[in-house]
Amino acid sequence: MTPQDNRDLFAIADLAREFGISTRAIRFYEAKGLLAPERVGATRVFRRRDRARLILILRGKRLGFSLRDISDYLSLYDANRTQQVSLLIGKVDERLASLETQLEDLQTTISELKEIKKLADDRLDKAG
DNA sequence: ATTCTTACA
DNA sequence: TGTAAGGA
Repeated sequence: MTPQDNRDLFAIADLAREFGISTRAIRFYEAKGLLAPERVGATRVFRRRDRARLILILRGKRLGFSLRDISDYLSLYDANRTQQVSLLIGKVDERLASLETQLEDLQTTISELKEIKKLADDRLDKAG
C-alpha cells in the first residue's frame, strides 16, 4: 500500500503459501528454535531475516539434514561466520559419506535383484 | 476468517 | 507434522 512499506513483513500464512508448507510446520520450526519471529500480541510477525532462515531450513531439509543439524548451523548465523563454515563443511562431509554408503547399499541390492531376476527368467525359459 | 496453544497420533 | 479442540 504505502510506497516503501511492509514488503519485509510476513504473516505465517504468507510464508506457508510461498513455500508450500503448512503453518504447523513453521510453528514447529519455531518450537525447535530454528525460527524466532517477532510477536505483535500473540501473533507471529516474520521479517526478511526470518524468511531467509526459513529458506535455509527448507534447503537443509531437502538435502537430508536433520532439524538439529540445521539448528546448529543457524545458531552461528550471527556471530561465528568462520565457525559456521567449518560446521557446514563437517556436516556436508558427513552427509556425503552417508549418501555414498546408501548408494553402495542400493547398488548391492540392485545387483542381487537383477541376479534373482536372471535366474528366475532362466527357469521360465526352460519350463515354459 | 485467521491465528494461537495444547495434546495426541 | 496432521488434526482436533477451545479461545481471542
